[in-house]
Amino acid sequence: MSAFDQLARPIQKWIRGQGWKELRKFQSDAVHAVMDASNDLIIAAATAGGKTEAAFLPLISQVLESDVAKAGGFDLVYIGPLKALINDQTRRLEGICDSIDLPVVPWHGDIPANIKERARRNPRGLLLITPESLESLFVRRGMEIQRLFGGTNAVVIDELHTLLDSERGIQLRSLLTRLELATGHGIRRVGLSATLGDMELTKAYLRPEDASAVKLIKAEHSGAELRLQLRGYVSGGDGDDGATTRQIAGHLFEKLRGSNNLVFAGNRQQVEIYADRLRVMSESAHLPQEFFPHHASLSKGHREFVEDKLKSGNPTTAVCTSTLELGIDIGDVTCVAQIGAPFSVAALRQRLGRSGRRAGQPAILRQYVIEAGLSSNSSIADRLRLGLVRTVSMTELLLEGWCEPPKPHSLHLSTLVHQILSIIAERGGASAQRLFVSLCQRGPFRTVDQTIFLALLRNLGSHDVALIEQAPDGMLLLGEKGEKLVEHYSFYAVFSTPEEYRLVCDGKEIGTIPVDNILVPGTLLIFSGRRWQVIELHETEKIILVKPAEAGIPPKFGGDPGDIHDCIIQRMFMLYVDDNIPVYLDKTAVELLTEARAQFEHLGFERTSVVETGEGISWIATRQGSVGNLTLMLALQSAGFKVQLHDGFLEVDGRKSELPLLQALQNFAEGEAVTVDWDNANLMFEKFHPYLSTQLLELDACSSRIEIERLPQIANAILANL
DNA sequence: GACCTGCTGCGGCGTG
Repeated sequence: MSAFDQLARPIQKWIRGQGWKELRKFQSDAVHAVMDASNDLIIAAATAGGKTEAAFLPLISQVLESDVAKAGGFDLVYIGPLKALINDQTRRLEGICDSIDLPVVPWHGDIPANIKERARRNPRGLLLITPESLESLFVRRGMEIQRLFGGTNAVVIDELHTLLDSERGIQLRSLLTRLELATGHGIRRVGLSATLGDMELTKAYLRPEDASAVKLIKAEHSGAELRLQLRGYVSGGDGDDGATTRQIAGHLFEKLRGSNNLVFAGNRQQVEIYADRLRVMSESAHLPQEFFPHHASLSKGHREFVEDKLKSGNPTTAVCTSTLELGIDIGDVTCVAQIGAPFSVAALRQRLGRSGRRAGQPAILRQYVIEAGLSSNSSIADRLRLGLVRTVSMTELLLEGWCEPPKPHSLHLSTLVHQILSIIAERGGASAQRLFVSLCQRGPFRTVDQTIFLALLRNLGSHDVALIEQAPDGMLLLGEKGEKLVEHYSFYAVFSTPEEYRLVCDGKEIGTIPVDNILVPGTLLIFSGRRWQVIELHETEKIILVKPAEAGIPPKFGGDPGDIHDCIIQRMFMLYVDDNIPVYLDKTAVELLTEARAQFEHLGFERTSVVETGEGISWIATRQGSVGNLTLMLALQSAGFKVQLHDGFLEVDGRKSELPLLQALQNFAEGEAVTVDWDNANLMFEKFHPYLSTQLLELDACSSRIEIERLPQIANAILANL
């Protein structure tokens, strides 16, 4: 039977109404997979490739044709990582469900309470919900889970790659297990994504206990043409990047004007700088404004204005951060520009997927890299052109179709604390045994063994922490502090957010900035693509009043250090000793790459991994990504060295250490125990870390950011190449 | 050396 014939009548009618001649190959495959068996599925296809329909046309058909007495509740559940995405998908699915008696219910923080209340009283049809809102249902309506989801056929997880091994992804996977435990039956899982690395690992993430049964449906490559350019720029080298910024802005202005584009500028401060330059250029040329900034600190109103403008058909370029990376509907984009080296190939691929979506149109990626002009006392980091070489490395990996796989070893203890509190709240109390089974044996925390789990429970129940307490019968209950935490609405999200000021002009909020910016009345600011002067500060309300001004500098937004995968660094080292010049480099980029290779050889890294670059100062070519590099750095610091991190290299100052560097490396290679100075290692980076003991924090860090057990291997590899 | 994501229940007030 053809895929079309397998679908329910109303769905066939909808397809004809759309004017589709036929289903795409992967959509037909998905229809067969859903209708013929009950396996979990991963549907991998390009952005806007019709994944939503591929999953929902057959799933809705099944709901319509099932004549089994329903257990009640929502028939299908869709999980989306963004409110905007849920709103988009609600509209699309309402189109399909228009003629059939199946409600489509969006459920997130912006949905009015009365709509949620009505859906809760009469749960049926399609529920579209965020992980956090689902969490809130478990915490506040624990006793109703069976009634709400007892008859649910499948859970569809959109943008699966963002909900994979992030803290948020672990939370969602825990909620899915808890859903199955509470309803007493398995619920089919369907993951949708355009950007997945290792498919076997991804399957194991979707269904840990039965990864081999997860079926993969992949769209063939669209075959769209890819146009690629990497432009190199050399700055003054004395810290004045103004001229280079103007050059890049000038090139963007010339090439992007008149069409729709996305410029990923790297961070919020750079977004403000480039948006300001481009606005000034438009104004002095007496041209209508086409360039607008877009990032998370800007007010919702301003962001929606830019998104609407992109959809409107008038030429618009958004200068943005990763806010415009995910699948919300912003219409067709001609070109994607990337300023500076990105942090992951996955993000680069996701960004590139934003352009060339219309048939016959090429995908266009323009990359801009700035390197410092060299002088006799330039640093090794500048000489090696690390930014340019990393960008080339990542572009090569992108072209080969590689992207970062999930990290399966992490313990995720912060999120485990959250889920322990959530289950206790859901059920009004839980035994240690039940928590361990739900979370560590059947749930996603499978790398947490019984010893660690008990240590964690004891820590949470200790006098200082007091999040939980034990009743005389052994049941674990929320302690006073735990209850307070769980009762507040800020509990539902597992990620933390910094404190911020709100910027207000004439009673209207224009956005937020972190509280660690030093601002006094009179300070001039660039923000939201405009210039402002601070009039008043209200410390307690965290409000800053501003008025328009003629000049200013952008605020600092801060951020976490990046996480670079080993494969990217290994490819960088291959590039240093290769002669091949990639065709997508412009003249300056070719010169910079050639220079980098000459310096690599001149410094001696072709022959040895350790080069002495000054009195007591050495550069080690570790050839490691951030995890390996950080591990070796902490070990060297514990031996009295001062260390600085670079991509694939460490800069080591041995003037204050007792041991010679090579002897220290030899000790590491022989497996000598290392006493890391954990107190100075800043181990609290997740929301529930403040409730963990130093020992548990160490364990958590060693499972994700550091790998102490790999130290001998890292040191040996360096010593083998001297 | 970075980015992003999310959020309930209820009390008080104004309006029809």
